[in-house]
Amino acid sequence: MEKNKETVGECPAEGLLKQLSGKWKPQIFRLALEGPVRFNGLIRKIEGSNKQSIATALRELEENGLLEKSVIKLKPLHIEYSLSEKGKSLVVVFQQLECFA
Amino acid sequence: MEKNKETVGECPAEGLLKQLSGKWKPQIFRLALEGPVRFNGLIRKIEGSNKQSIATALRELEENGLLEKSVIKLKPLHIEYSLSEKGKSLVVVFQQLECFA
DNA sequence: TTCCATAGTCATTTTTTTTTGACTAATTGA
DNA sequence: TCAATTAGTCAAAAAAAAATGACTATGGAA
Repeated sequence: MEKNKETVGECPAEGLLKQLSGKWKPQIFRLALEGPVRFNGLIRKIEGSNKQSIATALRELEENGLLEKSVIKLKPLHIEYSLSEKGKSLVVVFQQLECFA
Repeated sequence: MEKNKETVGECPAEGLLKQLSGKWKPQIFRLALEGPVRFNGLIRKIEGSNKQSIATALRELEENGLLEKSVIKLKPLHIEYSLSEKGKSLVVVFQQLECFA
């Protein structure tokens, strides 16, 4: 009789889980649910955080298409990160995660 | 005018995200959805994995109450890890994660 | 013009996570 | 009895993630 040598391929949830995991990403994502977020604002709001980590998290969230970066050319001239369409579609999932926590 | 010095407390989703993150946990959890899993079986099925990592992941999943460990005292005498009630309640969340992936 | 805020980068260090390899110990099958 | 399977542990090494401190560069406000 043949041995069953099946190995498991990918786990679809894994990628998404990875995109939201890391020490600061969940908090950043959650703040982004309430509206556009900014670099220095995040550093102030998220206690214990630091520039480098927030910068890395923002870059990765943007690379993964969860956040969109935009330069606001008005008044005080700054940069905003807001939920992309993909990001918005994750809101329900994120809220469910909160419910079951 | 007072400065707004609010910092953000906890993110409820964060803990749950942490419980499911790590290199091997999503795959283990996914296999556990299909039925009880076993230590050596996981090592065989999950390519690239190793004893220590699987042992650690199983221990943490158990500590977090997602899996339940039980000694099966029959036939070949072995240990099984199966979804706990908490684990089962997460199935919907996990499936949603897969849908949006 | 000087100072503060914004939004970062870069190199290095520290901490955490993951991997490797050696070892244990009971059970089971031939 | 010998060998394989099951289910791990332990210490150490390697790799990845996160933190620190110095630095850059622009825009406003006083």
